[in-house]
Amino acid sequence: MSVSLRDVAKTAKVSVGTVSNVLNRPEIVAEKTLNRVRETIKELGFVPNGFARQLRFGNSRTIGLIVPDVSNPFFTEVARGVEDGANKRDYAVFLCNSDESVQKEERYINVLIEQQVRGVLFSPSDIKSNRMDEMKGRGISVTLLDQEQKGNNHCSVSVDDIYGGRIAIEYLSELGHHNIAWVAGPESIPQVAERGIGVAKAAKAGNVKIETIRVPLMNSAQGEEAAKAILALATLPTAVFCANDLLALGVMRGLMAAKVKVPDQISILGYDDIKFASSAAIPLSSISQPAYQMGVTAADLLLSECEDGESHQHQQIRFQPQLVERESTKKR
Amino acid sequence: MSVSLRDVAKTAKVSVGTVSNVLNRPEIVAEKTLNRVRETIKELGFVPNGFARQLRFGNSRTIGLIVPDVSNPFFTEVARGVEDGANKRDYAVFLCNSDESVQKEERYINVLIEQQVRGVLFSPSDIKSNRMDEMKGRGISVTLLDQEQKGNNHCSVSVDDIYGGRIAIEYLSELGHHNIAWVAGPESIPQVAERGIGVAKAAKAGNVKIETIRVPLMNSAQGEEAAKAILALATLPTAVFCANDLLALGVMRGLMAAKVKVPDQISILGYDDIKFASSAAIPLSSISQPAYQMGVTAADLLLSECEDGESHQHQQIRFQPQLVERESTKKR
DNA sequence: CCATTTCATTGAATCGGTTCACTTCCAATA
DNA sequence: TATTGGAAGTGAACCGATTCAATGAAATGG
Repeated sequence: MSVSLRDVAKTAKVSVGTVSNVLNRPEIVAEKTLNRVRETIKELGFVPNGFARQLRFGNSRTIGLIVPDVSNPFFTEVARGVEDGANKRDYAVFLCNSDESVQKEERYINVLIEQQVRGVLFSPSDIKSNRMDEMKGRGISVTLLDQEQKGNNHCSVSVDDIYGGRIAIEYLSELGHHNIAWVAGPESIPQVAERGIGVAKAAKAGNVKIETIRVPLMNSAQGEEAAKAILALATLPTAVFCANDLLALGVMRGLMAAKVKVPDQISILGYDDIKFASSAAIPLSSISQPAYQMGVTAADLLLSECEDGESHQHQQIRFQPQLVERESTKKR
Repeated sequence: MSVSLRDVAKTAKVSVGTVSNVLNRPEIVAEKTLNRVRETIKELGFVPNGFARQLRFGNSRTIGLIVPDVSNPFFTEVARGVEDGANKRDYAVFLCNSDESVQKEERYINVLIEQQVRGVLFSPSDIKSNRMDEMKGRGISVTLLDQEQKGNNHCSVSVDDIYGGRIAIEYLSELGHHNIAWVAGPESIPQVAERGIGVAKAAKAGNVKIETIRVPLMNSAQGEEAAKAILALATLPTAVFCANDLLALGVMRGLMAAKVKVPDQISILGYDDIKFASSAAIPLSSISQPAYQMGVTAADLLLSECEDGESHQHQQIRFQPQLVERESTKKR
């Protein structure tokens, strides 16, 4: 069915080695032979079989990207960054969506090992360092994404969420808010926990009173629930800081439904700065993470590791989140 | 470095053929041997090398998915569907983001050919049937996504956008709206053009007056521009139908900023029913496309084609969009 | 004119999983 | 006891590109 290197060799009356050389080291082949072989290749429409090459080399030009949820705009942006970063170096990306299920995660890791990817960018829903070390042992480099690596076995690209929580409260405090509701997701999510630490720190330093409202999931429906909880508080806060933008959008809707004026009566601040933050009813102020840039950086880091080999030094890169001021926050 | 089938064979003191049989036809292996080999596999952490198998078979267990924009929630949902559909049959998916650039599209097609994917799901920004036929010639099946295939060379999965446009206007008309603004994207996008045809048809049948407002891009910023244009109309329409939800969200914001009450003064209807439609300031009514289901179906169709071979009959599947009523539309 | 170097080309071995013709072995039947 | 049958297991050959030691041929030098 498909034309093999051997067919080309036979037709051009040279050895298989020569054809291979024409493809990979044309400078060592005599010009006359070179032209003849090249013509034959074109004539027969020969395209080298990637498997055979990769079987020989033991590795491919693909990487895997495992994220907990592609439908979260934050990860979509990260994925775009990874893709562009990988493309620049001529690598292709397998995008795997773990849906926060450890089982799916496991399955994908197996697929990626089977596909002999060169490396994996991993944003684990649960820290499974055993699988990570296993991949390492199989010669597959791993870079942690959106989670800092404590040891020094892998590279990592993450965001300083403690800092993010801190600047959020500092900003609101500067606007004159001293009674703030903190709508937090599950403590088990490391990012949430860190943001909480930043919140607590800044609150202590700035003499701000924090009322924590914890919700089990970080979507907008839970945000509406949180709004009810806020309205039921003994003293109404003048500002709300949410663990992500989806929550913030829900809170906004909940408060507006209860005729609370945003931001006049209550300011709302989100986290992630997703695309839709700016197209909310009241454009949402948010703590922005450089999602795209993180993706590019992670791909770069991973592929450097793949290509440097032994000499590679693991790096932990932390990005600083940034405040993006829109219309949902206001001076008191 | 990595454990091969031969290593397993040696450790378990059986032949390579037996190990292969344990993996692929366990029913012909004696139970005692089966258990021993399986234990050894687990012990050594053996994972078969996909290349070698694929080299032998001549094809892989991967498919490609080329979409114009992963950050569009519609395509994200489609991608999830494709992923799940492919996983069910034990295939992995290469997700490629063409960013509506023909050049990137070409590059990705080359990568997919080199990776010897089994098939490709393609949502082209421009109809490039030559590349599609080329893939076909190389033994790679192609299924068109979100675009109907006119000939009968490939399968396709799409949505009846004419119908979608029609039911949108019919619904608004039933609510008592007879003066409607139609906020359309570029006519060059086939989906937009078809929705427009449906709009025109329904308008004629229902004696509805349509004011078309055309914008160059389909995002929320352009929606705000459209809102200005609507407010500048000689007679204010009582409803607005937008070519997608991002536009609708922008229009909503623009109108609300101008103190227009939604839906009391003007109803707004979107298209796509993206996740964020329900978390808008006023939850957005929208024409819903079964994005996830489309993805699953497309994957199924493609993989049937791959596995049936000669006997395969090309199919053109059209989904019917559906109205989702929320709070942004109201009886007049 | 022979020795040595340079340059071009060759083809068998290799990567690892699958296949299949072949061998063993044991029990059942004649 | 001899024959047959079937189940279980074996291992060389294969897929196709790459590599490298070996070979051959031409060019250079003494």
